[in-house]
Amino acid sequence: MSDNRADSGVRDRAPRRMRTDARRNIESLLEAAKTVFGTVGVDAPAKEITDLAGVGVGTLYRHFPQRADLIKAVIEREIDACADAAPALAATHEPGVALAKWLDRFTAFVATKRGFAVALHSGDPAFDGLPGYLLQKLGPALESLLKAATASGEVRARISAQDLLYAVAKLCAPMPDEEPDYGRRMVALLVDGLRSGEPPH
Amino acid sequence: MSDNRADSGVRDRAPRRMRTDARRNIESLLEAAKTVFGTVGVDAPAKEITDLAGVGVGTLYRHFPQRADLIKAVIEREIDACADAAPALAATHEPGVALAKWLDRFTAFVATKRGFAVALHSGDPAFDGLPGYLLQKLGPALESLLKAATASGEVRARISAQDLLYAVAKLCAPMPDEEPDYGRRMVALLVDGLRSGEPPH
DNA sequence: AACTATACGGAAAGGCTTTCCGGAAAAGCA
DNA sequence: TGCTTTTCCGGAAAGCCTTTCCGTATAGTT
Repeated sequence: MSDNRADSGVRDRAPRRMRTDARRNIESLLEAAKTVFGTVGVDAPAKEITDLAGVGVGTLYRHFPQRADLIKAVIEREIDACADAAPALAATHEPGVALAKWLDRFTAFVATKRGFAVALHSGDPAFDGLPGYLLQKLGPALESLLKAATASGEVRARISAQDLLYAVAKLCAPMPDEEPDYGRRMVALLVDGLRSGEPPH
Repeated sequence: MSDNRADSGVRDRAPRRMRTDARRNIESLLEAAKTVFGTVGVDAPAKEITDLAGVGVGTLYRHFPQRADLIKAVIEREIDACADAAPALAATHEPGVALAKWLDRFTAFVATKRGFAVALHSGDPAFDGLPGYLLQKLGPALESLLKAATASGEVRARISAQDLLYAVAKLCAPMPDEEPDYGRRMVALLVDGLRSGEPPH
């Protein structure tokens, strides 16, 4: 049996509450890492991040024992943000539009965050749980959008949420020297295929 | 023995031929690197490779000044092998079968060689030329197979060789924790779309 | 065989991640 | 509050890898 509580956090249950400065430092580190990864790249030296966060290296490595743990945490956080966007969109747009907008948001995430593609393909076991996490968080989000759009007749689902998620994630992973719109174009092809109407035969 | 130096009117950039031991060592290094990358991964220490090749580190770095250069060379070599497979297949199979078999070969290459995906997404400028190389080498190969299959009426092209190449390369890039056949399945979907007429069975 | 340009090997340099530990600060307790 | 305990911090140092350097060895030439 497993409790159905979201186990997103790594350190939820502790005999004593985490010290506030520790939590604050973790926050600073995640924020700094997100910034540095975005500007310099995921291969940026750790010192760059600790300097920006205003902490020592020791602090970083206490909370994220391996470099990969930091990267993973940053990515998971972005995945969470992506998931959180779904209900908001569903509440403010027609189902079909909400679906399209959310896929756009997801596409932007994958295309922009090169670190995501790097982590996914690095082969480092530390990242093994990432696809699962993505599926677990984003699968239901997409599923509900897809369901709503299907119910309203705007879309006919021909692909599972999981397959769609993976396919988009892969197609949008940035490649050097490719026209900037390639990923978007491919995804558009995929999404067009979902539109109700005649299948492409 | 003929002295083929000093061609009149043409400036020869290579004043002397490369020493045979040098060429032999380069060969050993490429072979060893291919093996080690395949077993340990592309992040394997250089020493592992030089030991297997039976040379010193200095030798490696003379021929491949940066680690990335070695990786690039190994990948280019595999791309070449893939390109070379096309004429052989075309000569021994029906056009449609040849196309399918070659795509299978290409899929295997992308799916098996994790180093390829890593390099492609690393963001290291050293790999910027790789997609171009792939296109240049494999584009014509696929193009001719596609053309032959189209001419024989077995396939109706709906996608350019370039787009197909990239799409397959991306879809097949291995992801952790995904069913081993995911990439193949996605590609099959794509290829079925190319078949003229009704879907099989 | 002698000579010279090339290439070799491995030690050392340089950089980045990760470990370690003495000191500082927060939380718990009277 | 003042004191004790526990947790956390910072940066120096260790460890591992890539990359450089240079004296030595050798293929190719005459």
